[in-house]
Amino acid sequence: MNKKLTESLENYLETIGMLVRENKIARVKDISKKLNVKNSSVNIALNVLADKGLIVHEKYGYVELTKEGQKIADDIQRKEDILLRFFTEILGVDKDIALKDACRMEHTISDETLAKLIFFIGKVDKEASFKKAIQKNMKE
Amino acid sequence: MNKKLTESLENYLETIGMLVRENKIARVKDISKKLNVKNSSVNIALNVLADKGLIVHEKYGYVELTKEGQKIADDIQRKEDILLRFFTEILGVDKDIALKDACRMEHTISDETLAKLIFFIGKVDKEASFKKAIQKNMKE
DNA sequence: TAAAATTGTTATATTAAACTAACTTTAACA
DNA sequence: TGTTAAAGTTAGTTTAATATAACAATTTTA
Repeated sequence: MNKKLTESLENYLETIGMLVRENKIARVKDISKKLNVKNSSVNIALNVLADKGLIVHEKYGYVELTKEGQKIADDIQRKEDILLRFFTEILGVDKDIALKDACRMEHTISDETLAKLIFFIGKVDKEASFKKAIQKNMKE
Repeated sequence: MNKKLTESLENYLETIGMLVRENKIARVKDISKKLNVKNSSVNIALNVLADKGLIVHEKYGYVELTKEGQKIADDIQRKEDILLRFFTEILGVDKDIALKDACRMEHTISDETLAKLIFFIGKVDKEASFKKAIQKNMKE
């Protein structure tokens, strides 16, 4: 039924999700600005996403996520968040670089690896001694 | 001078590097088999890589990496190795899945994040107490 | 509220990466 | 050593993602 989306389409969905969260609405212009592409490119992508039942887009109107589209957008956002936290909080990578990496890797990390990463971060949060061991060893 | 390669071209270079390491030589057929593409696709990619000065390929002959091509191939292989080690040794991800993830992420990880990951793994290797903390917390 | 500016759409082109099909070269071997 | 099989190449097609340019709709504002 739902074949895997391309990285590009995932990015469109994620961006629409972000815009709706931030501004309540998402317009073609907002999407093109966020993704650094032209309106015409956005339009084509929106048609594809609409065909797949992941968004609703009335001509000249706002863009909305369907329930299924929202689920995918949330899923990608969650992957980005986990990767970002790992890079910044555990590895100590600079925020901007970490975000760029997360934004690319969020499309390729497997569910299994993601689950392990979540487990890892969760442990660091919960176990003070573990957190300390990381802080001690990762400093400088 | 050397613009960033596409993921596809990086994969061709990496594969050629692997084949030369394993078999001394790399042929079109070997490459197409490893990458699950057709010979014709390999040929096109080889022409592009040759144009960029990253390989040498005489018609109907073997494929060889130039010094520059070898450097890039090694670089990608190194990224894969680090990611694979992190996924398997630290996170405890299944080998096959870890390898698939590494093979995709090796094209997107930044030098900065890679460096931090190398530092992290190095510390785990060197510091017995750190290694123990991870083993203890990541078990089950 | 009409003209101008902005936003959105459509048609068409380009680039990258793959494919199939047809053809050529090289290698194997009978 | 001449056929056949395997490997390699070329030409042309497809798909995805972008772009530009021309046009249409909507919004702003004088």
